This record gives sequence, C-alpha cells and structure tokens, in this order.
Amino acid sequence: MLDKALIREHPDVLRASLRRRGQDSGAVDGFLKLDERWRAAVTEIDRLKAERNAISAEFARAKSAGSDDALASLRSRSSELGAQIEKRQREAEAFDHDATELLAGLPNILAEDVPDGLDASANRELRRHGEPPRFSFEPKPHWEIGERLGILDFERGVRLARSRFVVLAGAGARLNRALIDFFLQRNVASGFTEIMPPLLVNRETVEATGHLSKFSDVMFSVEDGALFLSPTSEVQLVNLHRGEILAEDALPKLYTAYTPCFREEAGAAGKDTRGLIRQHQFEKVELVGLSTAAGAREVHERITALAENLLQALELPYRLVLLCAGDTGFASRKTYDLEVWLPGQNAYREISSCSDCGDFQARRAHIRYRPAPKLRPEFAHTQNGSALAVGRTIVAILENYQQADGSVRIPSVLVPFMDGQTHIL
RNA sequence: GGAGAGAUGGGUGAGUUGGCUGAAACCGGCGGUUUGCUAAACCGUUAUAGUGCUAUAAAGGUGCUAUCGAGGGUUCGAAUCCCUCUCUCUCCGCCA
Repeated sequence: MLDKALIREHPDVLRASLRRRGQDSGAVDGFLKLDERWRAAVTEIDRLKAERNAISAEFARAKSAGSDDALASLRSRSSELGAQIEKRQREAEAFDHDATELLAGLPNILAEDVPDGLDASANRELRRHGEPPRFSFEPKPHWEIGERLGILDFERGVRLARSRFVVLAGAGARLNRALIDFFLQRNVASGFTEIMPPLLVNRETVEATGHLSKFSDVMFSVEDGALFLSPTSEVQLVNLHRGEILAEDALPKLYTAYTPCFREEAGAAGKDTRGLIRQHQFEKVELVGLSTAAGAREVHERITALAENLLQALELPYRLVLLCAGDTGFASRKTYDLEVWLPGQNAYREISSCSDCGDFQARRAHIRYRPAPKLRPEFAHTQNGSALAVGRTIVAILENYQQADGSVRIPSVLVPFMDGQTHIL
C-alpha cells in the first residue's frame, strides 16, 4: 500500500509511475478528492468530540455540586453532539472506505532504474551465464524424460487430485528433496534463518502482502474463506513481524523457508498445460529480507546473487533480466527475474523472481523499525526472491542434463545430496 | 470436542460501587548527577496512530481525537456494565 501523504504531496510522481506501467491514473484524482473530504469530516468529528469530552468533564463537576438543571442541560447538549458525531462519522467512514479501496488498488511506485516498456519484450537482459548445452540428438521435453524414467507421474497426479497435480516417484522424489536440502543449506550458510511456517494463513496475513486485489483468483481457500493455502512463503515470511517495531540493529532480518505453495491460478488456464512448469501445488525455497530503507538495495542484490549462485552451482545456463515497468509486479518497485535455459522449450524460462518492494508491503503489514531510540518508527523495506523454485529446477535438470540413452546425469554439486547417485537411469 | 479461568503500555502487574486513568507501581530502555573505571545509588525521561495549526534545509513544536484482545451495545460519559467473536491458560476426551 502506498503512503497517503506521498500521494497528497507528490501526486505527479505516482501518475508518472502509473503511466510507465501502462495504467490509468484516474484513481489518483479520485483518491485525492475522497481523501480531502475524509479529512474535513475527521477534523469536524474531532472538534465535536472535544466539545463532548469537555461537557463530560463538566458533568462530573456539576454532579458533585448537585445542580439538577445544569445536569439536564448538559445531558441534552451532549446527546445532540452525539447524534451529530454519529452522522458525520458515517460520512467519514464512507469516504475512507472508498479512498482506501482506490489506494489499495494502486501498485507500488517504480524504482528509477526500471526500464520503460509495457510487456516482457522490453525487459532488459543484464547478463547471461553458461552456454546452452549442445545435443547430438533431439532434446526431449522434461515430461517425456520424466515419464520414461518413471519419476514424474502426471496421470496418477490427476487420479489423486485433479489436473495440474503430479506425483514424483523414486529418484524424482529424491531429487526434489535433494534440491530442497541443497538450497536451504546454501541459504542458511549465507546468513538466512530457516523457517517452517504454517501453510494455511488467515485473511489479514494474505492482505498484508498486497495480494489482496487478486487473491481470490490465485488462492485456494478453506473454512469458508477464513484460511487460505499460501501461494508463496513470501506471504508467511513477510508477515512474521507484522505489527512489530523492530530495533534498527536487528535489521536486516533474513529468512529462508521451504514450503509447498498452492495456486488456483484461475486466470492461467491453458498456459503451460503440459509438465511441471505450472502446477496447483509446487515446492519452493524462498528468501525474504526485512531491512531499513538504506539497506534495501543491498539486501535485494544479495538475494538475487544468492539465487544466481545456486544456478551456477548446478551448472545451469541462465540469464538475469531486469523487468520493465509494465512487467513489474504490483507490490514491487524493482524486480529481477532469473531465467533458466530449457532445451525442451528452446527458451529461457523464469525460475526465480527477486523483488524489492520498498515499504509497500511493510506499510500495510505495519512492520516498522526505530532508527534510533526516541525517534519515530519508520516502515521497514521488504525484499523477496525464490532460491529457487524446486519444480522448475527439476525441469531444468532433466532437460539440460539429459543423455542420448534417455538417462539424466545429476549435477555434481547435488550428488552428495543424492547419496552418491550420479545418474537417473 | 466438553468444563472452567483469563486477555491492560517493551516486560511484570494495579485498576471492575462507570466520571481529570493514556492509564499506578515495579522491571527494563534512554538521558543526567555521583565515580579513577565498573557496579550501586539518586534525579529525569520513556506507547502508537490519525488529523488541525505552526515551523524548517531536514528534524520538529503545539492543539484535538482515537486506542486497555477484536467488533457491537447500554450511557451525557466505558479499561470498568451487557452481547458476539478471537486468542491464551488449566482439567478431561481424542489424536500424528
């Protein structure tokens, strides 16, 4: 959520940012108008309440003086004020409700170094690492490799749940676990604290990270919408300190978590229907940072570098992309995507997305820090990134490490995590 | 799931015949005095948010309002009374 004061004082900054995202800026003027009315109403309400409070104090005095006439007149004056307050309060609530709705729909203000552009074609490739492998045969897509090896079973996934659920078997399940273990070990070694959070989260938790406007499309819910299956552990990790005021020297807080993630993705029907790329349930190891304003950039870069190092260690070819304005997510002010090379698709595909959300999430989640004792608390900044998406890493390994005979070599860094197994045959 | 008890500021914990109680006291934190240093002692200070006015290069100052788990109600007035919900604790049951 954006800062009201920022919109009041610098609406042009916001309009410019919206324009860069290719969005209409009409909501800004709507907000400003409602906000002004709301403030006028609140000022009036506060004045009326002050008057009523004064009468209350006088009432106590008049009572001990025993003047019945005075009491009666005070009582009726106070009742009058009460009625006025109630009326004004209803107005104020309506203004506030509408203004907040508009405010909640406004995306984060983009960082200055986010390139212009409205879609993925304008994303800026910053660097490539590794060479796409050359095959002496026609490389197969991962679902063919996995099914042939008996480690990916899409049919039985459907039998147990429905479409877009999968069963990993044997070395496939083992590879999944090895990757989780490997990722977590590296992340913890880099100073991130491992967390095992609840997988079901309540409404406040979901709303705090700014997935509000679209969450009904993305998330599975249970208990009549009281709880949601988390779509990413970013949600839980950011909410860990919701409502808290942290000491500055406690920052940055760095967290990593392995969790299954669940996405209904109502809007994504028809995309990536085959294989492991887009599943309703997927595994992910996530990184989240809570930092000061000054430390945000460093943590964002650190998260991105850590995710990159994982790909390098796995010897998977990838490229680092800085998302353009139109492709940058709602809560983010700047996002790097890591795209891994997939021979089966002959393309780079997203395997990690690392965002700096500024104070956008922290404002709604009320995560603050005190720059120094005595000073007013400020909103923390949040950063997040996948390190990495486990399912997509399996895809990348199967496709990049496939052999002519249909077997798959295990990246050497992973062999110890596979109890020495070097190939899936 | 059944029965009971409870929820107050960073912590512990007063306050329940409704009325200068945003809230005692203690601990902790911060500033200071004392001190060769440390400790101790003493003094002061110490919630958050919204909004008005004012000020600035910034910080800020000042007024008002709100907040004693959350929401609603009674009342001229609620931390205090009533209702609903949530959570915590104890006992019983069940269970990986």
